[in-house]
Amino acid sequence: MSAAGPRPVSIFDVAKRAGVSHQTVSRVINDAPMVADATRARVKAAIAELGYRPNRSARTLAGGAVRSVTVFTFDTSLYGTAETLRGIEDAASAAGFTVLISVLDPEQAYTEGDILGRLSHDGAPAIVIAHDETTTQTRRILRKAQPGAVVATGDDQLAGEPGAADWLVPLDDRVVAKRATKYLLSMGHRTVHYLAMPGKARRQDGWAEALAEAGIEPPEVVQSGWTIGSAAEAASGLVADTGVTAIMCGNDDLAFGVLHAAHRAGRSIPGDLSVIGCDDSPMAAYHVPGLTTVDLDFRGVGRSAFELLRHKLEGGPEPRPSWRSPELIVRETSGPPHH
Amino acid sequence: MSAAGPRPVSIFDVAKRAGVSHQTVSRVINDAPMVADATRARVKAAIAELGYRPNRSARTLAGGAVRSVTVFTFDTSLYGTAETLRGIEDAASAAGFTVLISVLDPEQAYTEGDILGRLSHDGAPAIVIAHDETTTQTRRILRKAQPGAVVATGDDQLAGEPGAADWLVPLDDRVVAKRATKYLLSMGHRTVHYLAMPGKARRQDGWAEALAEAGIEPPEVVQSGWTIGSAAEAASGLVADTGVTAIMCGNDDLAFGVLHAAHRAGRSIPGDLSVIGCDDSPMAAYHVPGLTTVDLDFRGVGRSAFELLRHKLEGGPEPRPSWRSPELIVRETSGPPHH
DNA sequence: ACATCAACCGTGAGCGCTAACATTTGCTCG
DNA sequence: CGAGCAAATGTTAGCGCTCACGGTTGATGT
Repeated sequence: MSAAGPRPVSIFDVAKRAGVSHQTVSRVINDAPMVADATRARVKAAIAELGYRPNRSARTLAGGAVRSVTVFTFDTSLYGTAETLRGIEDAASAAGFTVLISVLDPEQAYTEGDILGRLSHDGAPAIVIAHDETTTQTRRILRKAQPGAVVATGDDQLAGEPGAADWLVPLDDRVVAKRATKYLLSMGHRTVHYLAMPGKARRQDGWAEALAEAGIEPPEVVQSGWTIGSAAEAASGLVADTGVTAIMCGNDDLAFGVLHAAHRAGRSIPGDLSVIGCDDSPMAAYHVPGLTTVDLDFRGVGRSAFELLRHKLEGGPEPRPSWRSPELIVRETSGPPHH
Repeated sequence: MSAAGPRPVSIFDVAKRAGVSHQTVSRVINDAPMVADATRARVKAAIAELGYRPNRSARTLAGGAVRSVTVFTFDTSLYGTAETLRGIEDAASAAGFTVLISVLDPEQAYTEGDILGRLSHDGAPAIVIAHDETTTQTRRILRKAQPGAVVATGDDQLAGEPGAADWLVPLDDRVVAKRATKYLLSMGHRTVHYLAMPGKARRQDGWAEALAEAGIEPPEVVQSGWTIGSAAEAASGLVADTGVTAIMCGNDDLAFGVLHAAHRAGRSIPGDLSVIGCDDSPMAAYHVPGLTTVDLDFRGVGRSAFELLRHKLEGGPEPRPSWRSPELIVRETSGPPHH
């Protein structure tokens, strides 16, 4: 149907060429023991001469070890998800795994069939990058259907999901946002406003918690879209209000939008207004003024997620967590309030 | 090996349940004709009751129509590639295709075997996002091995690659950079410096061409890495030199780095120095000052690449190109030179 | 009434590979 | 020197699906 040319070389062609059975070839390409060195060499030579490459579909169909991961995410171009994906890729390709991606639309409600149907086959290994409702729901569906072959990044926001340590690589958004908010409060701000990304996210909870612990009634949350532009627009009211002295944003992009709006409104940063982001995207350090934000090691999280998945699949030693913990990075968009 | 539980439901289970042969079920799930409406309904009911989902590996192995694309790219977190990937995804998932990604290391030289071995099977459809040497080489390998199942984005830089229209979705980096450089020249700059991304890219050629046509000897190109930070560092000499009045950058990120360096060096933008980027990434419009750049419709290119691939695979009407053409967007980082 | 022909549906084979088992070979040891 | 055993290799049966056929029906034409 697609490529022309003669039928591609199969395991049998190699076997004939090397004068062995196809099973011996199979053993060689799978690095199985019980093959004499001489035979192994002969088979490898035949493979090289013929340019043989195993067919992955046949392999998975025949029930061999699975060598692919499906990654579920909701937007590959956001900094956080892109970096996590990148971490997964790095680890996966080093381990000889293929990465498949399945992009979910955050606006849409998916049924169990929708999600499972995106897998290449029943029980296919998957990683869910979960930071919003759609992906969290996806994670729940997958874990229910095939608990042994799913891990996720995100935080443990759901009661009734026991033993999370076995399958979750946590990046606790709630704690991160809480810490950032507390920092702002410690600078002397009376309150901190919050610019939220779409969907009910955990960061918002952390912000609210920090205020609650300080005995402050949380001001109304301002909703933004995912883009810088939508943030600039959404924050136009906030920046016009001289009573507002500190804004915490769902992520760095939103913070850049706020900064832009503040600039247009003629407010000085951080004299009139402190702005704080989240993610420490590459731009944060090079923006003028430098954006105060929280460094999140998404790439490390992605890598760890893959390692954990592989551990569940193939056993072996328990991988220990290896991502940097979140760290508040104070730059130039935050400071004590003006008085 | 992975999921526990009973063996997943197969086409035979559905067949038995619906009281038909497995082949009839196959016809139904493939929307083939020659099935009575009543039968079709019965089969669909059985599918729903049993929660049957076809096994993709078995499908491709059995030689059915291929329903996946492998995307080759060299960095999923750069704006241009991320957006192109996004466009491919959008189109692919709308068409029921699975997207696989294969990330290439630009530092590494790949053999034919390396590249072909990343395909799920011989002749698997692929899209190459080619903007550097590694990916261009990958494109060449794939096109040679399986011309009927490969399309690429990038520009037609290689002589001896005939009939490019059949498989290339071009985004002519050379022309884009040339236009931007000419604009800078038209503002009165004596010359334009160039800050380059790693690898020999076409944008640099366009810049050189514009200067050549104006009879200007191109100044030495300054090399940068991919990150904003590396650009800031690489440009430190350039921004310190008051003789430099205009810098064209390989992409927006590099431009942000230059802007940062210029700010630190105390040069005013665009009074002392004009800076121009390329890509129109989301930040460009919201940076202060707004970055002059070229809008490139990567997402549209990705979408078109998929449509073209699908056309090659399944025939049907020739898809017509549907991406916006590049457009220079003048904002606040460019202007006439000071004197 | 009989051939004709569509429309519909079923049967068998095989895609390329691996798991499980069967078989052969080369040794060691009593 | 043959039992006994391990290492090395071969044989068989599928994985779940699609392709290429072959068969069965019922309506149609003459």
